[in-house]
Amino acid sequence: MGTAVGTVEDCIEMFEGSAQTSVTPFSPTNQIGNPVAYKLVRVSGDGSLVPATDEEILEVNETDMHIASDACQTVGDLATDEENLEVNETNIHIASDAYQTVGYLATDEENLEVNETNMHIASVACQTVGHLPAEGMSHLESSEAINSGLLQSDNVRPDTDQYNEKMLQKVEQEERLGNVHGSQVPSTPPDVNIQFSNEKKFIKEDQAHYEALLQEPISFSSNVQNECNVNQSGMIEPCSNAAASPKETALSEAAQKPDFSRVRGEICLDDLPIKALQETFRATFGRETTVKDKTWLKRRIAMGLVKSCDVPATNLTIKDNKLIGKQEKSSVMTNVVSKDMCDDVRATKPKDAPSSTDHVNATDHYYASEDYSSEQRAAKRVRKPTRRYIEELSETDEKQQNDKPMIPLKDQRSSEKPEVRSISVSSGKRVAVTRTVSLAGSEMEVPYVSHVRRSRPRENIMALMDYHSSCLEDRASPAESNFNLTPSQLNNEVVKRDLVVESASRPVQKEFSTSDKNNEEHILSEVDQDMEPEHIDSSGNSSDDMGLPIMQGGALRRKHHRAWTLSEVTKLVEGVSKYGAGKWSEIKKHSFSSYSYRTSVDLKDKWRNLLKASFGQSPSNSMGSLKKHGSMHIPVQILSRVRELAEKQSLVPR
DNA sequence: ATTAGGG
DNA sequence: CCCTAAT
Repeated sequence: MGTAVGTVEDCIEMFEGSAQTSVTPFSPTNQIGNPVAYKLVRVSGDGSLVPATDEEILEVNETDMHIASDACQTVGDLATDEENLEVNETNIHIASDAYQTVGYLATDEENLEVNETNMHIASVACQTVGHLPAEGMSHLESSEAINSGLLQSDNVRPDTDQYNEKMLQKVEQEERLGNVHGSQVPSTPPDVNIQFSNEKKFIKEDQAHYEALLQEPISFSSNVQNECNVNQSGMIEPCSNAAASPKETALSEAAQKPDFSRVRGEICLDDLPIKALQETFRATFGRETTVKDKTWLKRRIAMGLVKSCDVPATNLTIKDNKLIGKQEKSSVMTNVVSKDMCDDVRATKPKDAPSSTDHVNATDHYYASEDYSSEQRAAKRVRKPTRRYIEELSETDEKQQNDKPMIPLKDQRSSEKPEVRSISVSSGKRVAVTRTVSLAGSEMEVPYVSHVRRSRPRENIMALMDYHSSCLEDRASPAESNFNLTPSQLNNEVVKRDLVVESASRPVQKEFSTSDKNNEEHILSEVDQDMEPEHIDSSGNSSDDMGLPIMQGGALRRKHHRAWTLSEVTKLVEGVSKYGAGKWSEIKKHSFSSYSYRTSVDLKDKWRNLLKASFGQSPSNSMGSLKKHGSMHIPVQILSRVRELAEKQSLVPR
């Protein structure tokens, strides 16, 4: 079957196919406060969604990924380490009209690893927050990802010109998909606040600025004007202050092609028939719609007018006019930023609630989020840095992973929708998105990134380069030439080939080069020469082992398992013969310069195993061959060679 | 920073 | 493989 990955638009097209793979935005219904989660699924003929298999996921790595979403929050979370490498050649375009878009970019080495990634996050969000740790700014600014569009100016803000386009696109998509989640009202996850208070350092006096900042993207959007007025001085006039209804305001001020007569004046959306709603929709968005869903239409219209996803589902049944005009809550656009959360926070902080008025000002917000973030940080700090190993071994119950109590603010809402256990944790440096979601009944894991480094520290930059380029190789070969081979088939074939090559004595490795160019050539030639299997199974492993640490059997596999290939073993043996057992760093330097993932410790361990194997093998020759499953069958020659060397070493200990 | 060993 | 202790 073919595999297609693309925009949500493409997604639609895929419905026409029988069974294809697509990246489908998971839009939990009535989700509030949970970031949208993406999972890879296949749309089977009957329209049901089937979790993608490893291979499919792998294939996606090579594909351009366009994600359009109306999530309240879109978290562009760049994975780290291997995970990053896996998206090296992926172009990720996230077009989102999310209320908030948080682009999290890793720092340090992690940035290096996303070098090849083009990440465009075009957001029409009311608010776009770039999670930029102050300390990491310099790094971030040097990141291509940043340069390529995530951050465009001093203020992280969406390309306003694209707002309308995206919005319409999205609406269109929803229509075409029949994906009408009328009552979805995402809200803002906690960490947003943190980011605001901590990263942006908003202060009370800056309220105007703050609001202006938030408004800016909106006021710049052209077609879908909203209820907010921003005069030239930068002052903001919340629509609530406007005498006219939001709609009126928006429409009268907006010089647009859409026919606004339809939406002029007070209109109670609830009273309108579907047809009228459609008209209104057209007037608002300047385009026709075929959606019949009244709720959806109403919400959509409201959203269009408010230019925010913050159209509460619960209020949807209320007259939208009132909703917008009367309930100042939603009109206080600037503060809708997780207004719910603010409430929650304030609930715990009796004092500063401005009692009567609904005037949730930035001050409150600020304080609230400040405290909130403080708590977060505190919690974060408390966390023990390196209990990784223990966790790995004992994390049978990964659901409990929330090492941070994560502020029980989520209260009812979280309990209402446990499907998406998506948690954003901010330590001011990282954002981790996790979870297991259930869609269409099936449970599946959403790729999530631990804030813990998942691979061994890199030796140096060259090692990184090595890995990087080899990774590119990895991705290219299996995905293209061996497209329809199963991993096992691949392995077999490769191993066979490797055996052949194996017999020939291998030339000494080229010297470790400090030149990118040279090094790359080195890698390439190397790969070209013997088509090292590890390049292939490495990718295989990356999906098998890293992607799914927990097997069906329940037994968890090592996070970083890379099967040793014969050529590696050979290199190792040769290395030992040359430099002697124990000189692992030497061996690594000379014989494994192109295998950055093999550390000297790995070499040592492997050698230890080889010794065990070689000595345990001689008594009963059958042992090695009878071991049908698991480790590869090390050729007797090598084992004998190993024994030979071992004896030599023991006899002549330096 | 490397090695040796235990798990 | 991963972790730690000892060099």
